[in-house]
Amino acid sequence: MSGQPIVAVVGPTASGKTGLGVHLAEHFGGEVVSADALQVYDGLSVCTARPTAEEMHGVPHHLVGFLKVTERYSVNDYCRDAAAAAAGIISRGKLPVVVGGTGLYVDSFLSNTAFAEDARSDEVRNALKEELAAGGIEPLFAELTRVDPEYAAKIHPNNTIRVLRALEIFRSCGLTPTEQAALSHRESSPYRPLYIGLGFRDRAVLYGRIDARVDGMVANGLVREAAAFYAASPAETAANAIGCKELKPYLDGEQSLEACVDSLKRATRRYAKRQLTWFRRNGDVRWLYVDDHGASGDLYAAADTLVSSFLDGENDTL
RNA sequence: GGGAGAGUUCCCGAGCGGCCAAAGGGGGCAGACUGUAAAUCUGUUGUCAACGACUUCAGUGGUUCGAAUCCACUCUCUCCCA
Repeated sequence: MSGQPIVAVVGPTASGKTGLGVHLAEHFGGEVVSADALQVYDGLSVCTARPTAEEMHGVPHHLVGFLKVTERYSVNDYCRDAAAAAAGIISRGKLPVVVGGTGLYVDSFLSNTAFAEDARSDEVRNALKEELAAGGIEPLFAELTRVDPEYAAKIHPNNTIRVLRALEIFRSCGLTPTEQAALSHRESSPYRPLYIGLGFRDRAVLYGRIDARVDGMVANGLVREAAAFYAASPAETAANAIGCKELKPYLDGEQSLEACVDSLKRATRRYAKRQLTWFRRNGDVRWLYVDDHGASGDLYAAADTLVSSFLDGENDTL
């Protein structure tokens, strides 16, 4: 039990992470570090449900809306930026509160994953794409099996993105994905995290909140935001934003707004489900069930209890 | 009132005598996950005491060794002429 205490609020979209994160930061003297792959972008405030100044209650928020949509971003960038943000917060004597739904980002940061700097290459990636277009996935998967049988056994040949990425790592830095993964955890994490997960006993309750949130986004100018987004020719990472992609057919005059909003709700529900799958497998998450708590004050009180005893435990070890 | 056609599993939609619990897609559910991760991929999806059994393809009744598939009537819907 050592390391910097950090509180991480995780859970599916529309579960109330933002509100809880701000509350904990206020209550325990903290600052929020967002862990959200799309909230990093400026110009996506509606579709990413970025906290408004009002919702922030004056609590500083880091890694939110600081990047142009034309810029590419990745876990590697996130780990670097989050570490810097956390260091700043700690130096101010405050508690970092990581709030976000991007499981890969949260876990990679908190476990101090180190990514090799030279394992990314547009040149190699483009070459791989050309090979894929010319010969299909089979020869590429065969190559991966030759180079790194252990990793190849873990991924499905249909998962083109992963196959290409694995070969990209190998061709650009000479390390196999298995080797690179081993190297990434040579240094233990400087953090001691408390994971608080927001869950729902009744999935329908979550889905109801998602539908309501999407309707609210549309009322708050989502269509205008999406139009401006596409006009700015976004980078491929930003273009993944749920809320813009689904509105594209409407913007292009191919589908009714109503049909697009339906598919947007569906996409959001599916995303929430994947988030749950991710966080559920993390045995360290202390789950608080939103539908167990009638009034939200009750939920916040339960979270306060968790954080208090977590921080007390820290003092005991000092 | 006359004519043409359609009703399939949660939805759309194939099937047109046996190889059909029924293609395919969607949705749901479960899962994977180290650089696109709000992405990408996998499995599963009638019921059960479940390597077998049982109930399904609008309803009822037939034909047949055997029907979602053929026949008759009934109900519902779409379209065309009135």
